[in-house]
Amino acid sequence: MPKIVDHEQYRKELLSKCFDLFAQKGYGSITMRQISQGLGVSTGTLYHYFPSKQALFEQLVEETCQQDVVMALAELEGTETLKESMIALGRYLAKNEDYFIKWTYLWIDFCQHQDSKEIPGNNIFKNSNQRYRQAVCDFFEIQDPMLASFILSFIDGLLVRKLQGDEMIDFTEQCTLLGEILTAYLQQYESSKVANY
Amino acid sequence: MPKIVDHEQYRKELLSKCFDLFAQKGYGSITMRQISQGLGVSTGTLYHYFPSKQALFEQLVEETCQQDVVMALAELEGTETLKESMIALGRYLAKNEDYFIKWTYLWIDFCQHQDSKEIPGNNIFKNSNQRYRQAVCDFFEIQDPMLASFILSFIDGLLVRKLQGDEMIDFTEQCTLLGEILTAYLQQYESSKVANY
Amino acid sequence: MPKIVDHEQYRKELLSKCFDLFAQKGYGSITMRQISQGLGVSTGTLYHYFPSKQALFEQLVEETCQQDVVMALAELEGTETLKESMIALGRYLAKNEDYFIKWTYLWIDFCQHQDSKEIPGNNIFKNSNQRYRQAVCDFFEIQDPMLASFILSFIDGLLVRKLQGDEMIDFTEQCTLLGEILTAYLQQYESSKVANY
Amino acid sequence: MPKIVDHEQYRKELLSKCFDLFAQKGYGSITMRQISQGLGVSTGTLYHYFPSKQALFEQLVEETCQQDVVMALAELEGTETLKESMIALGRYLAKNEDYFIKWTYLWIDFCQHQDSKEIPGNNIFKNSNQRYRQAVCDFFEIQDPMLASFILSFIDGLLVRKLQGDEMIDFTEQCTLLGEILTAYLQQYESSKVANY
DNA sequence: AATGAATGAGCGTTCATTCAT
DNA sequence: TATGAATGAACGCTCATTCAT
Repeated sequence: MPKIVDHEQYRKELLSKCFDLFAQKGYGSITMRQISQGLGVSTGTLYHYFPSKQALFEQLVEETCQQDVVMALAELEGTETLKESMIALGRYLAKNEDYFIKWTYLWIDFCQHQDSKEIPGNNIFKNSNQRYRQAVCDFFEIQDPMLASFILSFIDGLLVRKLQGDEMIDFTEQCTLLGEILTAYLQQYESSKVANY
Repeated sequence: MPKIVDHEQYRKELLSKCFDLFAQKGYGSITMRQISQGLGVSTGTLYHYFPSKQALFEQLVEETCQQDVVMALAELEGTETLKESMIALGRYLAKNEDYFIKWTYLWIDFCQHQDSKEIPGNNIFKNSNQRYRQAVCDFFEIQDPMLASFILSFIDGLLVRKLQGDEMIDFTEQCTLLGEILTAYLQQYESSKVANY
Repeated sequence: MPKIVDHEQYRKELLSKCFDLFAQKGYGSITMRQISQGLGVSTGTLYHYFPSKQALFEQLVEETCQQDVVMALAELEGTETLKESMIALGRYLAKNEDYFIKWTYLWIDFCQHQDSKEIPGNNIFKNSNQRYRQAVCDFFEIQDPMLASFILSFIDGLLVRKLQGDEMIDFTEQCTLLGEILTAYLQQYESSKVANY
Repeated sequence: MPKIVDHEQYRKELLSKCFDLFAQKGYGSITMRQISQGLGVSTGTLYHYFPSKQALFEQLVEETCQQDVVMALAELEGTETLKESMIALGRYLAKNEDYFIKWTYLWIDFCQHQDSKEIPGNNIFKNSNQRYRQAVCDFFEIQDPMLASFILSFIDGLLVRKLQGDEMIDFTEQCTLLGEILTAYLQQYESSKVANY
């Protein structure tokens, strides 16, 4: 086998150590020198594996997003009702609060260093958004994409408010509330459907 | 006698022209030189009126936040039910989509240039958050602070997802959905209360 | 009388408040704005009375130097022998240590903001140096200008070393030592003269 | 393999060219850009070798101080009596007058750009002061630290007065005088000791 | 493949001085 | 006489990227 295998493997190894480095200082604030040092390689080597800071981060997004979804679904499986699922989600968010806030922070930080017109066209972002949306649909057994957007927006909103220093946000509490609200809504929706027939 | 300039008035004049300048490039990316040029003054003059970039932005936050709430409440008044109010909010958000996304973008961008420990202690932010929360409570006639947090988070979440390039978000649609969901929830809550008596 | 009297008087009033302002931050570090604020006038007014920062300081040097000599001679009078005089000087330096160090600091700071070629040609400095030298000759009853230079250099040296952070310098101790040393020298000199005859 | 540059060696090379650059304008007045240009490198490169202007200067102090002491002792060796030593010192100072004045000038200039509380705690300064003091003790065969302080203060004083534009200072003359004075003092001291037995 | 020296435009901020009022 | 708004070049320092080795 050619060396390309080692090259790919080493790239992934480096990538896996990058999350914490980015998380410590943010996308915009950490320098390529600092990343190099954190990885124990030279800047030249870093550029050998990743053509730019932006590309490095985009690869990190893809990798992290995949792992996120897999791990979340693995840990959350086994709930039965929507309410239970939401409570489980709330606990999961609360448990990994630091991680998710950092991740949101990083993601937005990155967006703010791009031309805002280019963001919607970015395939990495499209893919990652799609993956998260699919995971929500699967886990909550929802078909309506609008409802999935609703839930995703709400989760992002919680994270952003916390990030902005709103100390009144409590993930478990808020997700439980979302569970109750959605359950009430869906029950009514169901019964109205029945009533119509 | 000094040059005939009302310091305070001129400061506010400059401030009012700053929003668009910040919005064009973001807090972190725009430079004080660019702001000066945009305002048609020298950097020295800019620093004569605002002691630092951070202070300039904080003053902008305060000013903008006040105006936001006043204008929104003025435009949205006259709705009767929660559903109607939410639909009105959705339309209002959609109509001023660009503005609100930029505002969210700016706010977060600024947060990311601060020490994250200092954000919750920042009085400007505390005040502004409190003002928005109060406006939500007033407009939707809500007393439960958890529910206010729920709505605020959801709105922020919509804006953030849009900001991150999620093209499936439609403000009117999502707010209408929120109206229906909340109405269903509150009705059930009311009837359960009645049932208890 | 014309207004020129008030002008002169006001100038001296301002000048008298300047020493502390300069001493607080140094010649190079304090700004004309800060001086204005400290004096309670506008920068424009300050420039009305003093054509430049340099000129302001030079006038301060002249004024301060005169007062210094008068006050020192007044306080130190009444000693009889050289030894006594030196001990008195040491005490006087130690008592006003902060003041003298600041004054030395200011003087050198100013020199360092001038072209070094222009310093020896500066009349203010020539005059002030001459005044200090004369005071030394008067107080210690010395005629030899070389000896006056010796004493002045030594005093300046003590102040500079202290300024540079040498903590082993003790003004009283060192001046007492200088008194003993000079007495020994002058006695020997006297006796050698006698011996020659 | 990196570019063939011995980091340490090149750093010292750059450092050795820095003295004259600093001496030309003073610590506070010369800019890092000017230093870069004088060295023939970019500002980025300069910062690659020295983390800050202050650090650059401190390294220069250390290097220069070491060389100073070694060279002075080498050139001055071979004197027998204190008088001879002082005359030799005076000649040495006069010969290198410009250099020593600049060096004193630089040192003080640097002190004035530091927080005055931090100067005594600065290890570079402590070490350098200690080195000079030791050299004085060694060369003049003095044990009494007070006497070493006396001589150091006097030398510094000569340099400062010259720096301040006092044209009556003559290094050779003054050092010769110091030699005579100290000899007289020490002889008297010796004879008084003898008298006590 | 791997290194790290080198670049230079650009950052936020400062300040002695000027001048219209 | 007195004001203080206005200037703009220059400060120390940063950092994504390049490239000779």
